[in-house]
Order: sequence, then structure tokens, then C-alpha cells
Amino acid sequence: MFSIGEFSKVTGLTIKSLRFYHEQGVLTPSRVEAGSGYRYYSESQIDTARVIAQLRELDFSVADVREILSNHSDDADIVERLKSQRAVIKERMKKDRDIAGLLDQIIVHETEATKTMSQTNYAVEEKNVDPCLIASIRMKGAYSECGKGFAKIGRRLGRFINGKPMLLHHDTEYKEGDANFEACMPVKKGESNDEITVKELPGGRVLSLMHLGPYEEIGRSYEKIMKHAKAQSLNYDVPTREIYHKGPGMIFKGNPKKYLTEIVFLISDDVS
Amino acid sequence: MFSIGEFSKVTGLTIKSLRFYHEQGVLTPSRVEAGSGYRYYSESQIDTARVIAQLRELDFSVADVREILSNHSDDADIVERLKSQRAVIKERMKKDRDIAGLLDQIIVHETEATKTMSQTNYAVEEKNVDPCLIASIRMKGAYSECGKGFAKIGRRLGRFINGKPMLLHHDTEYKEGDANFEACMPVKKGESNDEITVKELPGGRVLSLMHLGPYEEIGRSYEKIMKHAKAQSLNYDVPTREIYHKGPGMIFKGNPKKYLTEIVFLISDDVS
DNA sequence: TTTGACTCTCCCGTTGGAGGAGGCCGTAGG
DNA sequence: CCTACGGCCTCCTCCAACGGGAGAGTCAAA
Repeated sequence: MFSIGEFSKVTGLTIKSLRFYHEQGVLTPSRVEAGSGYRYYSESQIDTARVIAQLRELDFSVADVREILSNHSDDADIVERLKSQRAVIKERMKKDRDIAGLLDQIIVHETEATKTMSQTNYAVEEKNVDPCLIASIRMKGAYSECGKGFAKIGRRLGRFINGKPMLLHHDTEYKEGDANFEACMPVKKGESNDEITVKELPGGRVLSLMHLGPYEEIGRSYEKIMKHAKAQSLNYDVPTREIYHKGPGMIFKGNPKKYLTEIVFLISDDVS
Repeated sequence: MFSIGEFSKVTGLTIKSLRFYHEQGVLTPSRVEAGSGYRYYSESQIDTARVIAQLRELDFSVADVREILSNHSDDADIVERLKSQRAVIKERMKKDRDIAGLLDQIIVHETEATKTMSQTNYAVEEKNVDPCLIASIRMKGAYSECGKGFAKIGRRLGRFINGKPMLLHHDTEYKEGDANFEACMPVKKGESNDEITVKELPGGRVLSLMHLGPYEEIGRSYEKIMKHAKAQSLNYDVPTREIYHKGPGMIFKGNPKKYLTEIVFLISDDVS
């Protein structure tokens, strides 16, 4: 016979838990002193306590444990239960995996954006870019619609995206309402379908300028980069590119004054 | 301005949740009618509600959400929080992985035992067994001590175990207290150390007999298999083997009358 | 007999709401 | 004019599995 404190030490279950299990009818002490209400446990209950601890570690609810204990006494009898428990656990893991993936995505995105922001000096630069594979959706209309395009690509190829969203401008001049553009995302791989085209975006020598601030003010940056191109007698190809290093976040909309957009002009080869 | 019902439909949050968020100071309606207590939400609060929903999906607590909302408004500000949240989630996933692994192990073990039990006819059989790699601990003393050996192997090589526990008997006769035996487990791979030896157990032609019932009664089965060997004029090698197909379970001790032990005698080559 | 260690019951708090009772308000239909 | 209905309010209880603590009773050794 063990008092509750001794039994607690022997089994590793807390006194509170033991009282709770008694109350729940999971582990009734073999003797309860009538006068004092003291609980006393027998030697054989150590085994039962071990079983309870095991089942609790397997994340069975206390109600389940009670049911299992009262109806079964062999592992083979509860295989079906174990299977359904496994299914429950796997389900939870799947959800957690999704959450962790989302968190990862946000963290990586923001970390990169912060790094990019700290490295740029907001001047027109000449540099080389590598060709890259993109998934793109051709759109006509207002630029503000491009978010829907990104969302569509994200839904179908989310796992393969490995870069920032971009816009390809096929107009040579600014158009308000019926612009002709492509919303696209760099991807590791993917198949075209009738809506989304997967193709390679050419690399080469480019002019690049970071624009810090709301999208409505990007005109000024375009002016700057065009002036630079003209001064250097450089021609560039259509479509021109915009890369959204930082825009509305995944959680917060954020402050438009901190939005960071890169304008990229691919320098034409045929002139030089 | 939206009434709580309209706002609920717009944001996808339940009315109960909205009231709870109000109470918790997470999302205070922009106007509360003094007389009726009716809550009215403004258009701009739809964004806030979206942020709350996002953060809740990332499994942040309501208290965290409140703190984040009141101090931050850009994803970049909360990267550290996101990281610690990711750590929490990964921790939970690790635990779940362990649980799922344990469940898997039990399920596989019991399923195999059930299958073995349904296929045997409890007669001496002659069959071939393949050689297999085992991790073993040499022990002297009582057989009942072998559990400790299995436990030690399990702790160090748990991931590599791919078969049932076995005992190798190095005595030619039955010994009560100071038997000479090895506790071992089939493993995929592993390194020997001063306690555990990893080696190959030879295969070949064997006599095999399934013993159903408590270990104390295994003598009768030994008699049976030895009689068979003598009748067939077969010699066998020492150590002889016992394979524990079903003994005390991982959860329940189970009923000893259902324990299933295989006795395996490797037939000597040098005689035939 | 005292003292100190144990134990008892009872109540509250945790998380994020769900469910429901009882009541207020405005409107539409008979 | 009465009633029904829908929407809203507050307040209470419930879920899981205990942990913490108060106040009171119990046990065994010195």
C-alpha cells in the first residue's frame, strides 16, 4: 500500500494528476480511508499507472484512457484505436507543417527585403542578371489588378516559387486603364496551362533602379532611369520589368513609404 | 459602418469571436451605441480583422495578436516574433513526430504478431532462414534480466531495429540462475561498443517451433523440438535461439497465455 | 504532546471561444 | 393593435487536464 505521495514518486505522476484520475474514474485507489479520505494505492496499480502514463504520452485523452483501460488489456485489442490516434496526430502535423511553411515564407521574404533595402543606394546601376524561369499571366487592364495574377500563380505553383513577384510592361508608354502587362513569379519548375505560361526570362546587361515609396510615385524613378539611358545612349528592350522587393506584406499592409520596387531595363544587344 | 452580423459576414469571423476580441481589447468596434450597446465597425477595421485572422491562423495567441497589433504595423517589425513562433511550432511537430513514430512501431509490431499467430500451426517445422545483422549484449544470470538488455539496445540503436527481440542460449542445458545468454535485436546497421556487439547471425536450415503461452511453460516446447531433432537424427548448433513474436506489449503487459515465442535450432552442417 | 510533513476538499485560472437563456429593439404582416 | 421574427445585448456554463493555493484535518516520530 502506498500513500498518494509515495505512489506519486513511484509512478512519476503528480499528486494532482492522481486525484484527477480518481475523480475521472481512470485510476481508483484500491482503498480510500472512510474517515480521513486518504487514498491508498496497491502494488498492482503501479502497472496500471504505467499504462495510463504511456497512453497519455501517446496523447490519448483521459476519457479515452478510461475507456481503453476498462475494456482492454492487450496491445493487440487497441490497434484500431492506435491507428485512428495516429491519423489524428498526422492531421495535426500537417496543419503545423503548413503553418511552419507559411512562417518560413514570410520570414525569408522579409529578411531578404531588409537586406536588399540596406544594400541599395537608390541610384541607377548597371549590372548583369541571369536568365530565370518564370510563370506568367498576360493581363490587360489596370495595373492594380496584378495582385489577382500573383495569387493565381501562387495557388497553382506556390511550392516552386523562388523569387519576388514581377511585372513585365509591354507598353512603351504609360497607360492608365488598359495597360498590357504580365504578372509573373520566378519558379523552379512548372508546366504551362491555358492561363499560366512558364517560360524563360532572358538575362544580360541591365539598368536597374530601386524605387522607395508608394507605387503611385514610381513615375519619377522611371524618368530618372530613362534620362540615364539616354545620357549613356543605351537602348532597352520591351518588356521592361518591375520587381516588387517589398510591397504589402503577408500579414500587414505595411507603410507604402517603405515599399521597395526595382525597375529593370534590359539593354539591347543589337545597338552596341 | 457595419453591424456585428454584417461585419461577421464580411470578415468571416464569428460574432462570438468578434465580441471576444472586443472584450480582450484586440479589435474594439469604432462605435458602440450608448443606449443599446450595439457594436458598429468601420470599413477600415476590415483590414485589421484580416490581420487578426492571419495571425490566428499562424497560431498566435489572442494576447500575442493584441500585442502585435498595438505595437507594429509592418511584417518586417515582427520577424523575430515569427521566428520564435516557428520554433514553437517546430517543437510541437517534433513531439508529434515522436508520438507518431511510437504509434507506428506499436501498430506494426502488433500487426505482425497477429499475422504470425494466425499462420502458425504450432508444429515443428523445417525451414530456411537468412543470415541477419544483430546488435547483442552478452549477459550472465537470470533470463528475466534480458529485458534490460533489450532496453539498452533500444536506447542506443532504436532507429535501426528491424525485427523482433531474440535470446541466444549458450548453455546446452537448462540453468536456473546463472545462465549464459545474449539478448539481441536485428538491426539495419550499427557500430559495436564495449557493451553492445553488432555482428551477423548465420542463416541456414533450421528447425522452428512456435510456443504459445507463458515463458515458464516453454520447457514442454523444448522437449518437443528436441524429440523431433532426435527422431530425424539432426544435430544443431549452440547458441540456440528464441524469438519473441509476442510478449509483454509496449502499453499493456497483456495476457501471458497469448505470448508467442519461436524456438529456432540451426541444423549443423558438419553432420549431414 | 508537540511538531512537521502529508493529505483532504474546494475554488480559481488557464485558452478561445460555443451554446444557450432571458431580454431589448425595430419592423412587417395579419 | 397584436404578434412574430430577426438581430443584438449581457451573463452564465462548458470544454481539457491539470497547477496553485487556502484552510483544515491526519499521521508518525520525538
